[in-house]
Formats: sequence, C-alpha cells, structure tokens
Amino acid sequence: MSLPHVLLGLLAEPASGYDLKQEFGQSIRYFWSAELSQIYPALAKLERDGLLESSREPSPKGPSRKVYRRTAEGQKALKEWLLRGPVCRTERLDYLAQMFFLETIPPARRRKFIEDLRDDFQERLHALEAVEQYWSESDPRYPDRLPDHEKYRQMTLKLGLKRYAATVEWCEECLERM
Amino acid sequence: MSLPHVLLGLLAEPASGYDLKQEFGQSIRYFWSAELSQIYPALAKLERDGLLESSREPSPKGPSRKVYRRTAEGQKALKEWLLRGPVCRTERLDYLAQMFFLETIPPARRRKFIEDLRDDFQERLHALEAVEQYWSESDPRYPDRLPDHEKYRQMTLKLGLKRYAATVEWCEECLERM
DNA sequence: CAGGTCATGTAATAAGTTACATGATTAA
DNA sequence: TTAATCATGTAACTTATTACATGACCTG
Repeated sequence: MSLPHVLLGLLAEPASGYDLKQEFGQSIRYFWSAELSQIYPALAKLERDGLLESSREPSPKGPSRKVYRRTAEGQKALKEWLLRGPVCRTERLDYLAQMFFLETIPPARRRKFIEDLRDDFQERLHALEAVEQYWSESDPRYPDRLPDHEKYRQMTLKLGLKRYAATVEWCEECLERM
Repeated sequence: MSLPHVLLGLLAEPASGYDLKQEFGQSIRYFWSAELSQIYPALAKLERDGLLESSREPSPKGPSRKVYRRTAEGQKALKEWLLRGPVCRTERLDYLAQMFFLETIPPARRRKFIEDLRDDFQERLHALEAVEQYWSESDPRYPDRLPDHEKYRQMTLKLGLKRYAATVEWCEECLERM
C-alpha cells in the first residue's frame, strides 16, 4: 500500500499525473516505479478520500492538465506513514533466485550470466555516480550543508551507490572463484 | 512470472506444496517468498502444463500429501529461464521511499526511523551470519570445495551478507551525520 | 478433549503490468 | 503530413495478500 504514499510525498509541489510519472523516471526509479495506468486511478482515489485536490489548468503544449495538490489531510497521512516506522516487505529478487539455481546451466553460461549481471549493476552504479557528481558540482552545499528535504534524498542516493558498488564487487568475486 | 520458476528450481527433489512453503522460510526468504494460497494453484498449473507431475503419498503425521516431481519439460523450462539471462525488475523498497521523504517528520522521529531500520537489517545480518557459521562448521568443503549446486547458494548467501552489512553501515553513517 | 502442527485448498481483494482508446500541439 | 511529445484515461490480465474452510493426527 505504498504507491499512494509515494505520490503524497512527491506532491510537496503541485503536479499532474503525467509530471509524477516523469519524476519516477529520475532518481525515484531506483526504489520505486509505476505506470500511468496505475498512477491516474491512484490519484483519483486519493482525491475521493480527501487527501488531494485537483484543478484543471491549460497546458502550453498539449491538452489541459489536471494538477493535484496535497491537502492538510494528505500531509497528515504522509506523516502517519513515516511515523509508523520503516516498512520492510520481503524483497523479490528474480536474479538472486536465478543465481540460487545457477548450476542448472552449463559453466560457460553461468559465467555469462554473472557477467551480464555485473554489467547491469555497473551501469546503474555509473548512473548514480553521474547524479552525485552533477549534484555536487551544481550545489556547493553538497553533501553536508544541504537543506533537510535534500539531505535525506542525498542519503538515499548514498545507499544506492553503496549497494550497487557492493553488488558489482560481489560479481567480480564470483567470477574469480569460478 | 518467477514464482513458477522458483518452484521448478526447488523441485530438484520431490516435495509437496507444504514442504516448499517451509523452504521459503529458510534461506530463500531473503530474496523470495510466497504464501501457500499462491503455491498450491501455481503447482496445479505447472502440472496442467506438464512441467510437474504429482502423486498422493500417505503422511506419517497428518493427512495424505501430494508430492510433486519435475518432468523433463519442467527441467527444460527452468534452464530456459536461466539462459534468458538475469531478470532485474524495478525494486520497490518502501523504506527507501520513506527515507526520501523523511524530512516530513520531526528530527527525533527521523533518528528513530533510521535506528529502527538499522536494527532490522542488523537482525537479518546476524541471521545470515549464523547460517554461514553453521554451514562452515558442518561442511569442511565450505566455501571453495562445495559441489556446484551448493556453491551458487553460498554465493547468493554472500551477496546477502554484503548488502546487509553495507546497509547497516549506511544507517550508522546517516545517524552520525544528523 | 484442547491446542498444535500437518496438509490441501478456495474466495475475495489489492497491487501491478500490458494493451488499448482518444485527442491536442509541435517540430521536421 | 507524419511522427513525437503532451495529456488523460479504461480494460483485461497477472501476481500477491488476507481471510476463510476443512480435516487428520499427535501431545499433554
């Protein structure tokens, strides 16, 4: 039940469903994603429940936009989610399940599997490194003098960097041990 | 579409739905889980599709068991899944989404949030460390002389250890920086 | 005989993906 | 005029969770 909360979180600034989908494409995508076909109904329900309100606004390019704003109720719901403490659901990592049964395929293909996995995480790592570099170059307050709302985003980024680096390292170790 | 493949993987040895559920409770749970209400229909479908076959067997304790075996077709399907290469879907990490919006709650509660997160991962780390210790004590081949099918499980375990350790470390760093 | 574990399932609901439908505006 | 982007949505399907239903066998 977290997508509604993620949307509430992102709606610190008014935005349309379409805008929100773009935001998922940026930093968010490393820990969450959603299709427009899931976002639109979710926003509609949040509005019905009084956590959001919306207004139609003409768009400079394209059809008119439905811009959502968080209500006081919405802000409260977001807070409650955070105050309930960390939500840790069981992760479903298909590639780890595959790793678990990797002996099923011939040795050469096993090696290739792990190389592919390494390349994938290497790429993600580079992407996050680029984010960090751009951020640190464009804001002299990076990383320790950032305002609160950016500080926690920076920390989130840091965990991504750590985990992806650890994963790439692990792939290399596996390859050496084969 | 991975649960069926996980079941195929686990069914290297014949087992009932109930047995398989137990296995999820062990090592598997760090990267996959499923309820019995999902497992039973999944097994039934795999049988209809000819990837598994079953037989009723009396149980020493309790009602009769339905024991599934992998067919040649099933083995093939498992191989194909692995040969298609690593499946990396977008992860949905609720607690990272929460971290991203953590400025929403008061500073003392932010700290508590991160402490709780650290405790959670610390616990998982301890659990995996216990698994490793037991394994290394009970099998002198651990870790480099293990037979193939255990070697990849050991590597899977290693990634878990690495990631959980990195996460605990990261929590500590966050707390220091607050 | 009560409570726990063994054992198999169905039903209802929630969450997420893929495909489809529609139409405006802009740039090549 | 054709393709791309902007913009909002519905429908069908798949996947996962929670709740319910049933009953055997074992232990205290």
